[in-house]
Amino acid sequence: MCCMSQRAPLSSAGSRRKRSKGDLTSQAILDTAERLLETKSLDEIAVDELTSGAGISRSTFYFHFESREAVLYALSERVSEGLYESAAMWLRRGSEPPADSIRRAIAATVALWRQHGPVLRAAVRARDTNSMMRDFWADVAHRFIDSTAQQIEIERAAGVAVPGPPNARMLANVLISMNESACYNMSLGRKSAARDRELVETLTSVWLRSVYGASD
Amino acid sequence: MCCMSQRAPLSSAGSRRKRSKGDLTSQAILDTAERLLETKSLDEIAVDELTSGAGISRSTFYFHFESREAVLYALSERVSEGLYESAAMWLRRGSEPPADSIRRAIAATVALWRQHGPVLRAAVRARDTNSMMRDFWADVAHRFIDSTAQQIEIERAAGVAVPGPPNARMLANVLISMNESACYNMSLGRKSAARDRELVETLTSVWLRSVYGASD
DNA sequence: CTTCTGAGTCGACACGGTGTCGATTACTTT
DNA sequence: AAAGTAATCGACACCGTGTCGACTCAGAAG
Repeated sequence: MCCMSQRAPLSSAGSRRKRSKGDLTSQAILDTAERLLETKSLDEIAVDELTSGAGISRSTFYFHFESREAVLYALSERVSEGLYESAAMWLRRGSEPPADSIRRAIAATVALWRQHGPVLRAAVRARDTNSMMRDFWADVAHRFIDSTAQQIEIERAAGVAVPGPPNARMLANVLISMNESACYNMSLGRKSAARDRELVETLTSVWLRSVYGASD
Repeated sequence: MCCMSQRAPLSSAGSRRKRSKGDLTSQAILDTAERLLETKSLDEIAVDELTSGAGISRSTFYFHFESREAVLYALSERVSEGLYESAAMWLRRGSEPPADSIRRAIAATVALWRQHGPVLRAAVRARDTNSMMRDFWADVAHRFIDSTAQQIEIERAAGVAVPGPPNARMLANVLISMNESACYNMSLGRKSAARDRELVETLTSVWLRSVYGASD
């Protein structure tokens, strides 16, 4: 039912030694996948493209991963930690003004999408055909929306944010959706620091006006 | 290069008579496709599912359509007109307050996604693997963003909307992205009039606060 | 009424990708 | 050096695609 990369750890950090050849080829498959995702979608990538890139035969692939999707799952996990970090930036802000912490969090998200756009795009796309990826994103979204909604309610209770409606949870939901789809689209275009900065400013502005009612 | 449903008209309105059998089967394929999209994604649908649903053999499919994607394109065109209508609602508002025209436009969009969610979702998904669909959406997005940005600038010039930054075009872009992805997600869930209404209110609120700075 | 034409249909085929299995080889461990 | 487990491979059966040439059949032309 559940299934993940089936070869549980494949840790790079952690255990000393025991770089047991298998880990090396798993790693090679992952690297090849990440490289290929820069030019093709996941289901345009054939298994033998993954394995020939790693110097092994096609059938050996199935020793390391259950499916193409399992590879994507493993790649996504490498990246998702970064997502959580950037999300945490808004929360637990000190006496810093909201504008700064929100801008920092959004800038971090945009940067992450710039860096791992292909993987994140593939992960998003796989969400509605693959149950493993659906669960993965459901978990990510749950944490994001929960903590954002909670933060909105705190700010409202403190009289800093404008009160509802809209309901805090749904507001959090649409704002996070907005960020995701804006980042998705951004990562499709050619890299441009100026446009990225403008995107960060635009998203920040929408967040500030929607939650606090002010443009800082 | 370009290619569409290859059998150009397949019009239902227009020509009297000449319901030339071929049009009937094309239509049957389209109907079957729309029905199947309610439960599967486009590339999970095999050609013989489409044709057996229409009572013909698999190979006959290729007489009527060039590919599965061409079927989706034909389906999308049936729906896109509705999109344009709802977009036009904000523009050319009379003396009506912005809150009302924006709410009406968003409500129409949400309703359209409720009605044709499966097709629209498939069309969105096909966007980044199929060039025909990419061009189709590029055209839709272009019209939407252009006219929205233009409207924002008009309202700013009139002193009704808060001035930039953010740049009107990019603001339009992220707001429209937000609407699309919110509708996409909404159409995945079970139909609920209450939730739909709440979504409309939330999106409207974000638009109003982002563009006009007020919740009306 | 026949004949011709082309729109519409079909079965057969070659191709390419998937996933599995049993056999084989390469490392470790004692 | 022997034993066992980790990793690899080729072969195979399966499934979906797209193409091709042959067939059918309705309606226009004679």
